[in-house]
Amino acid sequence: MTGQSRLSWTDVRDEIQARILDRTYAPGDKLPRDNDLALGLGCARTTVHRAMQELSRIGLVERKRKGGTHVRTDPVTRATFDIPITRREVEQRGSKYAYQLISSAVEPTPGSVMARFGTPHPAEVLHVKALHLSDNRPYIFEDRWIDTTTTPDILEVDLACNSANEWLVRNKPYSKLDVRFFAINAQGENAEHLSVAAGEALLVIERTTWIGTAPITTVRSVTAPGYQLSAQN
Amino acid sequence: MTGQSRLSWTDVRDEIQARILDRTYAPGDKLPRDNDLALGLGCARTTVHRAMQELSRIGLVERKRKGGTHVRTDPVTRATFDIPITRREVEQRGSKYAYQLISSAVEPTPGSVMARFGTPHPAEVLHVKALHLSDNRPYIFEDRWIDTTTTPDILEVDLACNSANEWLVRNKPYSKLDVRFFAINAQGENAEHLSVAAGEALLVIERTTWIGTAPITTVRSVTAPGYQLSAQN
DNA sequence: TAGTGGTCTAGACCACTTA
DNA sequence: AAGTGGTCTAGACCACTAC
Repeated sequence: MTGQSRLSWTDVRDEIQARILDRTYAPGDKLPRDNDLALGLGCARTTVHRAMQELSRIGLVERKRKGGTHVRTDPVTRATFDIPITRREVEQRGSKYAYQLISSAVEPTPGSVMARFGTPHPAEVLHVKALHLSDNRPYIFEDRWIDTTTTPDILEVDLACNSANEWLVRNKPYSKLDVRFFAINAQGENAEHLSVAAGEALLVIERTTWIGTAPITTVRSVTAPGYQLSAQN
Repeated sequence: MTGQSRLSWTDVRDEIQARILDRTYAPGDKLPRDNDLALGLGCARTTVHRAMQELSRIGLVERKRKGGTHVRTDPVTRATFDIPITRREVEQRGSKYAYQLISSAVEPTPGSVMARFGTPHPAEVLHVKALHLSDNRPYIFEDRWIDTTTTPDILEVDLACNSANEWLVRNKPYSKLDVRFFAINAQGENAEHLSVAAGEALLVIERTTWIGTAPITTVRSVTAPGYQLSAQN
């Protein structure tokens, strides 16, 4: 931003991306070798490499040793979503956040949860249902299962005051994550807790986390009508 | 994989991530300086830096000049979704893909589309409706608007044979993307084309792309019941 | 087997930011 | 003002793979 004399790798990334966008390098084309690009741009090969690494990660180009770098012909649309802690999400919009524990009980693991965890072994799990509110209106109904083998501490937590969501996020880092989005029709407890008519279309976010191969928690967050998830890249 | 003697930056990344997961470095903790870590691990500072850059990108740590590196206390759940070309998605599942053009016409830009594009200027747009099928069953109903100022070539394309989706992906790289997910109740043409009962909950993927600030296309993809989007990290 | 990307190192200097 | 991350460079060697 201050008129550097040297090119940073982000500059190089942007320059090459620009050339791809304006078709200087068209889809399928082979790009010059890193070395030649570096020469042409007046920087070190390392710098070009770092830029290329990024373009490759994004999916714009494909790199192969000896094969060189090619502009991808069928770029996938890749979008990164941040799923924040619900309290934050609400508060950042300037709304008032509230949380209600609905139920909490240790139960044997149902088959559906075992399937999500991907473990054949039934374990003791804590089943927690809770409601997140925004400006006193139902916002997200959360149906969560927590593996008490992996996370025995959760049994000591007063879930009436602390959302399991937040406690886990702060205390149980995970190494593997699975996220799914889909739509369901409101019915039964979903409709009841979210105070919507049965049949209403609701977006569901289902998340499961593991540490190593050991399951931590799986949660189904049923959002209020109108809820959107968005990402900008 | 071949028992290198030297540490690669991915090794360093994994090592530090492991330390964070096992609480050697707990949330909120300050990590050693890059230099010290490098010394301890027996590699160059550059290598540690590259690893840290990645952990920072993922959202596991936060770095500040002079402030040092800290383990984030409230990690966001971050998931990257690849939204493939529909044909690919279907074929990769081993199903038969088919495509039907429903309508295609140049129309003045409706307000809703201008809002999505974020442009105050009405432009000429091509309005395309199409249906993607998987094993002869409706899969995705796509309602698309293409800016003919940015993309005049689209008018020459035979959309009865080629899906606008694919043509655009192959021929119109974008520099900016907006993606939204939400749920709607099937009704009207959505219900009709997808052959579902009115009221059924459907997942909608809405995508808008720009090149620079110029809009290219915006598309609302209404998916068949049961459709899921998933990501694993 | 030669060419190309992948990575490391060591040293240097810059830029931000907090103490 | 000093400390810490951010980045560049130049050179070296490695590893994969297309030719």
